[in-house]
Amino acid sequence: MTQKQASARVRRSPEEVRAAVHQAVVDLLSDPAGEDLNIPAIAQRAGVNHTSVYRRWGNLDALLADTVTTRLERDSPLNDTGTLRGDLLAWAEASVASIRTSEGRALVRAVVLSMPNSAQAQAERAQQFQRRMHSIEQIRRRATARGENPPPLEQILDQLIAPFYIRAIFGIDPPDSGYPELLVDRLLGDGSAPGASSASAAD
Amino acid sequence: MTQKQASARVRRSPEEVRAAVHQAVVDLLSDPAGEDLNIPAIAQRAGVNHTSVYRRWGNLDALLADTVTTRLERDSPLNDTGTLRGDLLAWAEASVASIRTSEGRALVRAVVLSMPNSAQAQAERAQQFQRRMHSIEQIRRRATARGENPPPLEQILDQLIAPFYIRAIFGIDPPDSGYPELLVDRLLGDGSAPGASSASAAD
DNA sequence: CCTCCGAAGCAAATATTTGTGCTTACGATG
DNA sequence: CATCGTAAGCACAAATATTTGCTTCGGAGG
Repeated sequence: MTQKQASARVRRSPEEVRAAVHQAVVDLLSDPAGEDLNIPAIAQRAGVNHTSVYRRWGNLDALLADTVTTRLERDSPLNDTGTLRGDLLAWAEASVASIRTSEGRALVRAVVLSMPNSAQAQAERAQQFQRRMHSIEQIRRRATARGENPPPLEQILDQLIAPFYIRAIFGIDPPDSGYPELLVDRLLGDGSAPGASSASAAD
Repeated sequence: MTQKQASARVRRSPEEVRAAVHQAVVDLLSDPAGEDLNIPAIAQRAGVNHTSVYRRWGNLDALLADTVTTRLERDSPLNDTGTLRGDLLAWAEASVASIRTSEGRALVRAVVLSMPNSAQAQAERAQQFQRRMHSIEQIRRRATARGENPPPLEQILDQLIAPFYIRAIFGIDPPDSGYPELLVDRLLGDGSAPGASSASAAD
């Protein structure tokens, strides 16, 4: 005994490794200790050999992007509430709840951190960002199908998504109560949407 | 000769070094090539020995924070236009113009990148962020002194600053024309401020 | 049950980043 | 004009991150 303990080397399946590494990324990002994020640290926390991480993802940006994509897809359940306001409210409430957790904020931070500087990649990222907002677009589409007149995507970006992101990034807590309603209210009551009653659709 | 060429070693003054390093940070951040930002690269680009950078700033976060603070202070001229709307519009126009340049976007990115993950530092950063918004607070104060009723800071954050930041971060270009007016219009016309005529102050 | 392929683990080499001791230039002060 | 403190530059050392060659496990297909 004491010689090799070959049995101690437990090898995990690719899926397990992937999940463990993703979790380690989120853990480290949301760790209050605030060490800087790098591949050896991630691998160690995941209990995975660092070479496995290098070989699979290549660099930190790719790993972050993969983590973010996977998690966000996993955590975006689309409820159809029957009205535009209800859908937006559900979205806003889920988002606000998310950024109240350190893990949720970490994910948003990871989105930003994984964005490279290059002009070309920046353009690609802008597209990816739009793609990531497909839940919002679906809400708009459903509303249009119902005869409602949803605000344009850019307005939703400015009035609903932007406040959510900036608070996540800078760690500014949203107001305690009524914040989702406030944002949705502003969005619908102000500009191009006939907020009050949903019936006055154009024909 | 040919032995040492001691004369080739030009030493620059601390001020020059500081400026050169700051410029190198911004250059690298906005470089379309998109290499990753680190101290050796910055030092090389600035034509400065990397030890000078390590000794003066210690780490990348501190350097980024210093660069951002210096540049933002340098580039925030406060015009007093005489009205709340005018002041906000001037601020928004300057900001939008800024994020149309790659250097301006780089600065915003640097703000985010220099933010450490730790919970404690996160709280500090939130404060620093507020401090950095003192130009907005001054605008509010002047408006109050005039008898105008400016929106609360949080609302300005959500409706004016957040859209500006998110577009800078994700590289989403603002609409070609009228964007500053649009944002200010929404901000003043909608919520707690009696937008149309400035006279109906509470007493 | 055997063989083969893909991926994880290990160890060691390489590259890169970070830190240190010392020297030297510049400017301030007397 | 001499001297003294500060900060930049250089060379080298230490720490850390990245890459590579090889071995070994586990599952898929025969």
